[in-house]
Amino acid sequence: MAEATLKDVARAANVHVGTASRALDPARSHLVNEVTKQRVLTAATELGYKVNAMARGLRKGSSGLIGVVVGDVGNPFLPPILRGIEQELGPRGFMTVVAETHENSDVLQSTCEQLLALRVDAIVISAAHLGDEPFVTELEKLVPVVLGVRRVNGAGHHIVTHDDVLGARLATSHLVDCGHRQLAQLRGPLDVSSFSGRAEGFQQIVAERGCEDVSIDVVADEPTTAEGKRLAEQLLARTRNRPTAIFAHNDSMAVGALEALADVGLSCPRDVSIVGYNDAPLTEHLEPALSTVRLPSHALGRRTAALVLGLLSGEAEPPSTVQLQPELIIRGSTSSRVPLAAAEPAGA
Amino acid sequence: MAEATLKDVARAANVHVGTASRALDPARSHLVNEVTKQRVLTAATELGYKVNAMARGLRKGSSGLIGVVVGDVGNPFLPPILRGIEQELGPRGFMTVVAETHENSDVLQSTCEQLLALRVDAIVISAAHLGDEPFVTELEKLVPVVLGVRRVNGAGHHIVTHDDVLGARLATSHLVDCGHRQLAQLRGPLDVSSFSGRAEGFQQIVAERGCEDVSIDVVADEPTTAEGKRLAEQLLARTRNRPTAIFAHNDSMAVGALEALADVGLSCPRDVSIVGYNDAPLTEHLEPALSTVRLPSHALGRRTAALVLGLLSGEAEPPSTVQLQPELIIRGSTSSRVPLAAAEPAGA
DNA sequence: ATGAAAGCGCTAACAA
DNA sequence: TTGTTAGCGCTTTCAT
Repeated sequence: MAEATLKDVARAANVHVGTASRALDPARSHLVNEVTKQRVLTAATELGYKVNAMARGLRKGSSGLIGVVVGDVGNPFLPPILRGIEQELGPRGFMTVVAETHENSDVLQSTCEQLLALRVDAIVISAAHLGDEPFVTELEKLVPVVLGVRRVNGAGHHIVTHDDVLGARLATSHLVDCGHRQLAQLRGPLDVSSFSGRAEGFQQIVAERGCEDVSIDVVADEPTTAEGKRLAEQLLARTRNRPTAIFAHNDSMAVGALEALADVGLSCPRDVSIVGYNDAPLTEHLEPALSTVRLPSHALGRRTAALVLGLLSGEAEPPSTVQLQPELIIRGSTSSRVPLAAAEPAGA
Repeated sequence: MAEATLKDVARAANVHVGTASRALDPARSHLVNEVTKQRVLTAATELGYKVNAMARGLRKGSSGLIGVVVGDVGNPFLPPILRGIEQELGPRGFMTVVAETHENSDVLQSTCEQLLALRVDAIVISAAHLGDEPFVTELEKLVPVVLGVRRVNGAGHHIVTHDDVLGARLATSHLVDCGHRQLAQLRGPLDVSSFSGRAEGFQQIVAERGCEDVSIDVVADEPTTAEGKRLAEQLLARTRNRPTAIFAHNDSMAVGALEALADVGLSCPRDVSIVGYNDAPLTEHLEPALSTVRLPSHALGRRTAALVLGLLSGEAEPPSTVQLQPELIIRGSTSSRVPLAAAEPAGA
């Protein structure tokens, strides 16, 4: 199991380590005689030589590792983002180290410490909560940081996200266009920029279009199906101010709302229309198929990686916010049919 | 951005690096005077000292990194596995490096090379295809390897998986118990042990229970919804030998089958029953809710990590196969109603 | 209990 | 074109 070292290769090729090192590095191999080079390459292959990334990193002062900190790999929008990041970074010789925080700020911090110990060349954080701003600001003094998907408060950061306010506006407008006047939103934790942005977009449209916001004040602790259901149940239990349309901050909660509806014998979209967010797998196969907002996840990953590369290139990148556009996907869970409970006083 | 080194800490604490090193290592800090130790600890904190993992790894000859190679992070059974692995490994001071292969054996190999260059202490592979056996065997000579979820041919490996044959037997038995006699399976790529195991389990039950296997010979190139639909369409287009029950090798294909059914105006489970595999998110919210087989993903991750730890402990672990049990989840997509097309000659 | 020094494997600056 | 050497930051053995 003892790995061959450069010294072994050099000995086998009958050259000195310096030469072997040069021959093996594409960027410098032109400095070495073609014949010698072949000899080294052959020896390396025969010995199964693999450069020791730790030794190299130690010497070069850079590890070639990029840390990626996410909240939860199970989150449906993450895989395409991770893929996008890797697609951009891999060919440049970087490797990504993915770590999860489970939405816990303490874990975020200790994870970043670990990544710092590894001497990652940059850190991508897509697990930020709004309150993590001070920490992020500190971190930025130690290593290039890019915030993916979620922002933190304050300026001066490098951010690649998509427009949550717009996404919510799209979704809510669609609901209003369908003729709904009493709307409610199912909110995710507002200390996450994605959800606070969505909340804002929803409220903007409700105000602009002169509709009524009948949301309950409660915010889901976790934006899960169970929570969405619980919240929706409260909404539906009302005798007045019952919404005819619901905007859920993500698909899981939308599914919960769907369940709550079915439980009390109401139909979607006939009685209540529902829009989700994220376009998670299988949402299009639900009954009814879920109208939702789709993030440009893959592009988001690539842009994030591109920004990392920019920061690493040495040229001073000024703080910036890249904001991609989400897309409304209209499916079966929204319709313009005016529901019974909301019928105007004088029959339509 | 220049990180503090141990030398800096030593200087600040007015001791020599060796002492600083000892003071900072919980395992050796008892060798150092309590007062000195506090002085070092304080200095370290003030300077924001973080050990350089590359330097330490280089010196110690081990990186504290565990490579985890997966096919596709988007695969629904993976997140719980990754979580299980991390839960077991994290507290032991290991960090995991996750890499994707996109089901490509060449990528698997180059990924492992990269991990070897990083000098990971062990590699977990859950992206193996049956044909990767020679490569895995070579790899095992260089680094401890644990195969998670998927096996490869041959003996001598360390494997933690679940019983695909049993899972398929459970699913198929359930279908037969429901009264079905003409069954078909939707196969995933048979060069993956999960799918070949499921294929085998299905065939065993069909034979044991004297049923008819009316599967088509084709195997899905990729086990996706689109492929599942395509395969199911062929099945349903038949005028004779049309199955009354379908066992899909995963939930995606099952959903495809559901779609195909709807497209030709057939109903599930009235006309055709369907069972999937994996219990992916949202499958329980489909219409009908999908009967499926659930892997003990989280436990699988923990056991995998435990085995890694075992291999790392130095005591020679003999090759072994840990096989956890899957669980059949019966929901709405399977029923005992004998479908029209399969009604016995003489009316019920 | 602490200091001194070697060396992990590699790259880069300098010499020849 | 190739050889030589210092040193990246750390742990560890051997002195003291």
